[in-house]
This record gives sequence, structure tokens and C-alpha cells, in this order.
Amino acid sequence: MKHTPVYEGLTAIFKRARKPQAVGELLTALYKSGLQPNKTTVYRQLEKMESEGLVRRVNISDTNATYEAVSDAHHHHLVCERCGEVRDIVMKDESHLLRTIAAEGFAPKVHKLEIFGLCKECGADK
Amino acid sequence: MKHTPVYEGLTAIFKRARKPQAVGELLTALYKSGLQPNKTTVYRQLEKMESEGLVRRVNISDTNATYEAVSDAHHHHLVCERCGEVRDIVMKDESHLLRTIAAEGFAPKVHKLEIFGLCKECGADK
DNA sequence: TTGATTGCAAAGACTTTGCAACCGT
DNA sequence: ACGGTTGCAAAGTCTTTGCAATCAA
Repeated sequence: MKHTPVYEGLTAIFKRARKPQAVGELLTALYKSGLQPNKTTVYRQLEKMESEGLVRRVNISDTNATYEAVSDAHHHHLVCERCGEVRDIVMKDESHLLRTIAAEGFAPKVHKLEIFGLCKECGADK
Repeated sequence: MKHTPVYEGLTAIFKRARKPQAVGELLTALYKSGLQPNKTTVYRQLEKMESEGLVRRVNISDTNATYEAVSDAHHHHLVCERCGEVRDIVMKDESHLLRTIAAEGFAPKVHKLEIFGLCKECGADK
């Protein structure tokens, strides 16, 4: 694989990102880091990084492709509907979930769980 | 609320649908039932039905808005990546999930769980 | 009658594709 | 040199909006 500026820029951004990144956010972040790649290039790099297993697409937005680093431990997302904060949450035990699925004869590969609601701060000052 | 043909057509389709419906599928189904509404009308009716709490949007596709009837019991989706089949699955006990979330101080409103993998048939003939 | 609904065309947003130029190895 | 990468423009999809005409209550 080639080490191009955009590739390394994206890798660095994902490394320090504390929440999933939309394509537009990634583009902005790249500009801030001194690169000005074309939007097309970002799409193509993300496609490449996804096929390499470095990032995965997440379902927190209906309208914008959003990615996060795969290196993170398996987790899900708490999405605040008011302030937009996205926090990772680790389920302590998913065996019950997996057992239920297995009973259906279904072979799960990936599952995506997103919880929408109000975060601690937004739920408090209401 | 008005009882228009498209509205009633959509209601009937959702009633007999065994899986979430993409906008395109809904449009096709409407045509088959003798209606030929404009695509715009379908989008607008879905928007209205969602605000009325009759349907909800689901996350099984990254590119197409997909809806299901709200009347269904709370459940999640098993999505076969090979044949595209979508089956509902009811989790017997979600209290563990809810307890974990509560520990974060987060007030959940809705959560969406989609499991992608191979259904019984597609997993077998491989 | 009156406000909601509809169709059509146009605009909008996001994403993908084609192709020539460019860059890293 | 060679294959992957990039930028630009164009095309493609899905979705939304404006507006006048139409329809249901």
C-alpha cells in the first residue's frame, strides 16, 4: 500500500477522533492539517481503507456517510439527539444477544447498535 | 387527517409487508395496486406518517430511506448480506442493555439494532 | 369553501465515474 | 517505467422544494 499524504492524514485523524467522522468532517479536518484534497479523493481513500479493514461505516446518520476506526474495541453508540454528541458504549455481555440470533439459524457477521436519546448534560438542563 | 388513495395504499402495503420497505419498493407496490403517484407524493406521505407515529425509519440500507410500520412489536433486524432477506427478531430480554445505558446517565429514546450476516438458507448452500 | 394533497419541474445534497495528469516505488 | 493516486468535471441517485392545480372534508 502506498503512503500518500491523504492516506496518512486520514489515519491520523481517525486516531485522535473521539467519535465517528462524516466525510465532510474528514475533509475539513484534512484542510486544517494542511492538506487540500479533492472530495473525490477522500471518498476513494475511505473505500480503500474500508476494504483493508481499517475503518468501518456506522449508521448514526441517515444522510451522510460516517466512518470510524476499526482498531477500536467492539462497541456501540449513544447518540444525543439534542447536542449531537456520540459516545461509545461497550456492552459487558453480548452472549444473550448472540444466543438469540443463533436460535434463528442466522450466522451473524457484524451487528450495529445505535441508541438515540439525551445525554447526561442535555437530559439534565431541561 | 385525510383519507387519500396514496395514504390508504401505503397503509395497506405496510400492513401486509413482512419486511421494511424502501421508498422505491413502496412506489412499485403502489403502482401494482393500481395507483401511480409521483415519487414526491410518496416521500411526503411517508414524512407525514412518520410524524404521526405510524411508521419509522430503519437503518438497514446506507443509500435508501427504508420504513416499517410502527404497530409491530419492538424488534430488530437480521439482514442477510447474500439474498437480502430481512427478518424481524425479538430480543427476549433487553434489561441488560438498558441497565448498561442507564449507567452512562444517558436517557434512551429509541435504539436500533441491525445484524448483518447469512440467513439459514444462504449459510447452508455454501 | 378551505386547507391539505398532488404533480411536475427544478434544485439540492451526497456519491460515483471517466479520464488525463501525476507521483511514489 | 509502472501501477496506484489525484483532480476536475460530469453524471448518477436519492431527496427536497416551489408553485399552481386539484381534491377531500
